[in-house]
Amino acid sequence: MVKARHSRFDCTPGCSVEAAIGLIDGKWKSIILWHLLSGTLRFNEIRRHMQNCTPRMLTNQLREMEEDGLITRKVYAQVPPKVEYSLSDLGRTMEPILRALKTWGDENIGLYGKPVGHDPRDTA
Amino acid sequence: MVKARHSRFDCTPGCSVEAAIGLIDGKWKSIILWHLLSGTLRFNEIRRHMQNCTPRMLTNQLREMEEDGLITRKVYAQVPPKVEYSLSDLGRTMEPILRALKTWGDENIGLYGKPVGHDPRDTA
DNA sequence: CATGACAGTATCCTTTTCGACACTATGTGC
DNA sequence: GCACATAGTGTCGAAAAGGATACTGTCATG
Repeated sequence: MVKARHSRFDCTPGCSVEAAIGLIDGKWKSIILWHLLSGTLRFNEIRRHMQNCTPRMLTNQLREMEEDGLITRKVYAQVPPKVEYSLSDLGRTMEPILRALKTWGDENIGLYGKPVGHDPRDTA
Repeated sequence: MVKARHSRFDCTPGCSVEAAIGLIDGKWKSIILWHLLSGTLRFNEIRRHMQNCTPRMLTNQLREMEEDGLITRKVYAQVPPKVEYSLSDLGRTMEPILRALKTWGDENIGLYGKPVGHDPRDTA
């Protein structure tokens, strides 16, 4: 999340857009949510989906999303530990956003993270 | 934007989601885009919509989005200067995303930037 | 002559985010 | 008795993002 953006969100009609984004930016959140759309996952299962995310970061992002009520965390009192993450009802309501992002990305983003037509290969 | 996230986006199916977000995070981008949906705006018109955005930040965000091809910048050789910003065709394709975010935000975000049901007034 | 509007720049500084790396506890399998 | 898997935590430091403030040049207006 890019800092606290506003303390209140009644300023202008655009603010709820920003507020919504505020919950899903952060370097890994959108990806985590995306993967959780397909079902419950354990901590290390998520890690394996995102090879270069350190456990510290993953914990961070998961905790923040849990606080925001987007995901739920279920701990099994076992050894070795087992913790399952899944979308909450609220989290599931984000599906349209995630899908819109995915669709747009698939259509408009090249393999290098820039919109097509602005492909760095052109100048590199 | 939260740093360069990946250099390539063919890693996992979730990456295009992240790539798409990468283009619209940054503290003011989503709001700017939202306002531009209603039509072309001049620099200071945008500023007036976002009272606590410094000119430096605004220039920053506008330049980045211009580089990403989301908006176009039209300079009129006049004095006093006149510069108009508007959505590019690519930018306009983001409308579904922006609307999804707006809808979700309106339905789920309280006045304090947290999802409803997690309202800080409960504890404050 | 001073002021204001316009669209920015320049410089400095603080805050936030992210990454590397090491480390925890416990039970199972070898 | 050693390593491995699980789900993390702790500390440190670098990099990036963002904020505050002052400044630019030109023309029109008062």
